[in-house]
Amino acid sequence: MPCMDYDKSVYRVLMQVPRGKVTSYKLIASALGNPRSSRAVGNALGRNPDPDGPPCYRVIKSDGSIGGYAGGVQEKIRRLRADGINVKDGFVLDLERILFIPKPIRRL
DNA sequence: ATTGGGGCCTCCG
DNA sequence: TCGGAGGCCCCAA
Repeated sequence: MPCMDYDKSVYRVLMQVPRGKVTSYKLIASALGNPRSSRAVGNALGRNPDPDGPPCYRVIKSDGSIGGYAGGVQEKIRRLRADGINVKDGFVLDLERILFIPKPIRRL
């Protein structure tokens, strides 16, 4: 069995993000101690076993575009809008206003 | 908006 | 144990 400690750390950080806000892959990576591991964060989210668990849809790219989603980008956008977030042409609007910066967390 | 180069974590041979 | 490939990325041109 693979070691999923990294994944779990990612999910733990993700749980900090409240409804109506979003964060980025890079910010999560930073909260885990390495700003350069944003891509690995994406991988971890993609492995999320439960779509209704950790709110992966609240994680977007640092330029404000939507990014990927295991359930399909449309579904990601649908969930974001359900949280009251405005999405236009593949970008989240008012990013400065709704961007959440997660608190640094020690990984296991 | 595109593109190329780079770095991080995992899986697989 | 080592090496290569690839992914929900990032950033500078």
